[in-house]
Amino acid sequence: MKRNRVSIKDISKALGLSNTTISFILNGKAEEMRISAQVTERVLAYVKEVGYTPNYLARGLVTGKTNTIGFIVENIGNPFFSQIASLIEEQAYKGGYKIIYSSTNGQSDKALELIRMFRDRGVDGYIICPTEKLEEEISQLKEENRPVVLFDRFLPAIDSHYIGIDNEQAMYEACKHLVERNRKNIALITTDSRQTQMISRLEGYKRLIKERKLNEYILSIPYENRKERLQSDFEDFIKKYPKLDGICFATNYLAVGGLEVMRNLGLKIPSKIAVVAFDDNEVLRLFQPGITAVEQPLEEMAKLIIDRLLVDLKLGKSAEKTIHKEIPTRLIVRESTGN
Amino acid sequence: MKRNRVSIKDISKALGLSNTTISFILNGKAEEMRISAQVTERVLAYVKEVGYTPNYLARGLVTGKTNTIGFIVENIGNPFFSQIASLIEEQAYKGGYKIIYSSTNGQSDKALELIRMFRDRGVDGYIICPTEKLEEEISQLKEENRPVVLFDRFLPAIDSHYIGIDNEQAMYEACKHLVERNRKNIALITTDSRQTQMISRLEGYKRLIKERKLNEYILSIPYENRKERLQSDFEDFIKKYPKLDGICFATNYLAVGGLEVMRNLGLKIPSKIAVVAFDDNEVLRLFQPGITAVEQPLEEMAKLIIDRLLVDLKLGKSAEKTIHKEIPTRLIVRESTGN
DNA sequence: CTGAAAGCGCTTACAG
DNA sequence: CTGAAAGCGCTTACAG
Repeated sequence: MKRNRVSIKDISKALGLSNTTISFILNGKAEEMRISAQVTERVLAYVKEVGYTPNYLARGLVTGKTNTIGFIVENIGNPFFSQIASLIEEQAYKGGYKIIYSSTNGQSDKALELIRMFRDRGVDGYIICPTEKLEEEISQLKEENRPVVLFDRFLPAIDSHYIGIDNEQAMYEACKHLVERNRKNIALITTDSRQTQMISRLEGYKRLIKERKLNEYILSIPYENRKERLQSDFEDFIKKYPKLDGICFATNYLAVGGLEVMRNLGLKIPSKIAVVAFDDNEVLRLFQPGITAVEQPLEEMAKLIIDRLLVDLKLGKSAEKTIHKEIPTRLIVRESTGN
Repeated sequence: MKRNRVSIKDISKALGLSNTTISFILNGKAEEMRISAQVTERVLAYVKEVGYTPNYLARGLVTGKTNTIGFIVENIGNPFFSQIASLIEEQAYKGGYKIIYSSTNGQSDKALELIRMFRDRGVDGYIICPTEKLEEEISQLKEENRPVVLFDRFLPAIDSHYIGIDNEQAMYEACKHLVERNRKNIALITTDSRQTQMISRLEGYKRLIKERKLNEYILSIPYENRKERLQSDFEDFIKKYPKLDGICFATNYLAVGGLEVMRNLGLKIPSKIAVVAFDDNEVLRLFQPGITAVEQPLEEMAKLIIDRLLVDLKLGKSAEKTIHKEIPTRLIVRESTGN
């Protein structure tokens, strides 16, 4: 299987040099080690000729580095995650790193298992969209000086790097936009999750409602069976509150499912109910009418995440000061909020 | 960094046994090697106590196995790829394998680089959505007995496993559906790509057109600058052929972009032009009117891909007989093709 | 300027 | 039933 692969030993034997010399040259330490230009040249030429490539496993065993980043998302099938994955991959690639990814589907036990698996495989750093109950494991990573960046949501109990958006403000502005479009009875459709990003969005909604002295209408859909529950619970909710004239969906799949329900009910958007969604995507853009949405700056997030991780990776450990960055979002106004 | 990790050596020392014994027990070979139940128990208990986990790098170096599968897609940000990725990951996970993925963005040089990088990292098998010019590299993998499964498209010049859909028939039926809805002037919007799946779709279209003695209208959009080109070229195309009453989009992003253009032009679907898209997704389902689409059986594909790969992985090489499987698709009829 | 040697953490013939 | 030893392919003090 790998017998045909050339190793450093083969090269040193063929050229009558030592492994050390070959290794130094291969790692660009020729000058530093003051190896003669001729030798260097001869080795490089031979390496090229036989098409040698290093065995990263062996290198990793010695150096403890694999140039791999473990990337843990909730579900790679969700467009938010797949798009940011695509951008992160691109950025990581530029920095010489590869990505191993896996999805937790929101389950803590799966997440825990993944972190451990990644560790056993010697990934150099972690990008994690955390589930609940990961505090201990992530603290441990930090203690072991393994760089970690959380994104999308964070764990309040522990001090670690976090890149996300300003969820509270984003939702506040989304709802404010509805008020400005003369909506008085604004509902928030959210999940029952205790994740920080969802809580912040809820708070943004509440702040606006309180500030404007409006009535609060909140529907919380359990993550389990979310598809069916969204159908039934949301329909009941709408029927229960016929006065509703504005709706904010707190995350992408709620908007997609909710819009379908609204269409089936024959609710006119925006004349009867104005709609704002969180997390822009093609569905919202092409929906008729186009749906006003909070856009997350994916590219910027991806860049910040990788930059932060690369710095720590170079340091060989997490920076003393953890960063906690909440990027502002942009509200893309479309027809669903009238004019 | 890893000093604090327990190794087999630590265990054998602590327990007064040899590395061999520990290794055998850890690898479930205790019975086979007739190691006493007491010793086994003692070791297992200790391993649990200290929380030992094996170093996969070291294991990989010796065994040549890493339990990792390299997954090469065109672009993980494309919903087709992200969804199948999600399913493949799930299936692979069940079989004890992890996925490393990366995107080629359709570039052969990137694809080549990725395959080599994966090889250097010792992945056990490959799932590849190939670009052009990969024949040599993939043949080489096969020679080295590294299992490979191609998907979505294949390379006619080489004999390797392939899982895909029956593109020719799928497109034939999509167009036939338009004919049955009394459309006479049916266009195909496709890409200039020479990829097998696109060629087959083109052939399916041509077969139908020929069979029904209709006029051929084909617009081919270059992959480069596809967004802009779709806008301009498609608009010109529609204006040039005012008689068009049916359109087939040959792949997902063409449909999404094309529908937007059609909307901006105020073209009525389906009264003026009926539309069929290839590769179903939420955008098509929620578009107004709902867009009739060819659905790819993603779950089935994912399962076939992984099953095939796991068999070969167990064999330690590609099976003698390569399989070339084209799964039938399903046409989901919605309002965009009238009734 | 270059090399001999130890060691990363594991597996596996071989030996008893 | 269990162990000593070699080896996977690399890096890196240490020595000269």
